[in-house]
Amino acid sequence: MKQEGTFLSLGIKKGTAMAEAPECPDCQRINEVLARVGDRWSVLIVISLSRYETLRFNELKRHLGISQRMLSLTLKELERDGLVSRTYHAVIPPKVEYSLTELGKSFREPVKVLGKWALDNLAAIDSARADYDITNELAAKAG
Amino acid sequence: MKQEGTFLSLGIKKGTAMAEAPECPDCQRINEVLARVGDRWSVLIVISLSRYETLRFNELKRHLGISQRMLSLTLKELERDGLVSRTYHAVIPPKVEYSLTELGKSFREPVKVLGKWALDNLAAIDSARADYDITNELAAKAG
DNA sequence: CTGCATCCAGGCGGATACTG
DNA sequence: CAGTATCCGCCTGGATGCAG
Repeated sequence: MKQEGTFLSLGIKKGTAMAEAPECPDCQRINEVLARVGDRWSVLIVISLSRYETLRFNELKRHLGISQRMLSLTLKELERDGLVSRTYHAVIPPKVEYSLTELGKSFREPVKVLGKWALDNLAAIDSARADYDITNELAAKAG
Repeated sequence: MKQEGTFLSLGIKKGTAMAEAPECPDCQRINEVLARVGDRWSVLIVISLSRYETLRFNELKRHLGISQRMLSLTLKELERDGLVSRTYHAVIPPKVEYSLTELGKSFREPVKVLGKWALDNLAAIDSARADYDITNELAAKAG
């Protein structure tokens, strides 16, 4: 895989708000912030657009393996949030192009950092999981 | 709010796998990777532990406003993934302490970068939303 | 081609009650 | 205190059908 385009996929549940008054006000802020651009498909779309500059609806769809429904919903959200710009060409058949705004482009950097960590540490996590699972299975048998 | 402790909250849906063969193999990787440590509560817990070093079960619970259920589930996952270490003290009443492993600590940096972006651009996103919504409402009235 | 509307399964996540 | 188990609502997200 290419390392130039490193990325990640976050994804906050937009529907679930935090409890009203946790002792960690910062955490509320964090949730609020990333509820905007932190869902699964948003990040993937930004990634794709950052690599291809401009993509049409079905190009994105094929590229990501996303359903029309989620693509449509997510693109609308991204456009609303000012990360993606939508250009409609009144031709037949219709042609709509999506690309990143400046705000959207600025999002690539943090995404890359987090993606790099994720990729770098995937093996460690897998290893830790394997150990944990083995220990657990043994404990289950012994118990 | 404090800017020293900047953070974020990602959150991948663990249950939903991507389509089998999208044209973007990287994206599959990304999903796989962050499905491990990218969910909503995991990040919040890592953030809390990074600031307090060690926290007990109910301390985390109060701090984050998280339910016992999700805290229990998420901590177990984080321990399994090697990000969090659990120390059980056989006293009465029971006492369990959670803290970050080295792997967990390494996760703080990317989290901080993404959190910083989120905080820096929250205003811009809000602004874009407001514009979008106003335009939409006007269009609806005009339509 | 580019969507929107609907239906439906599955998972997230809170509330509650109960155990050690 | 530190969990586990159960119930249940809500949202995500795919599949399908239809419209412009």
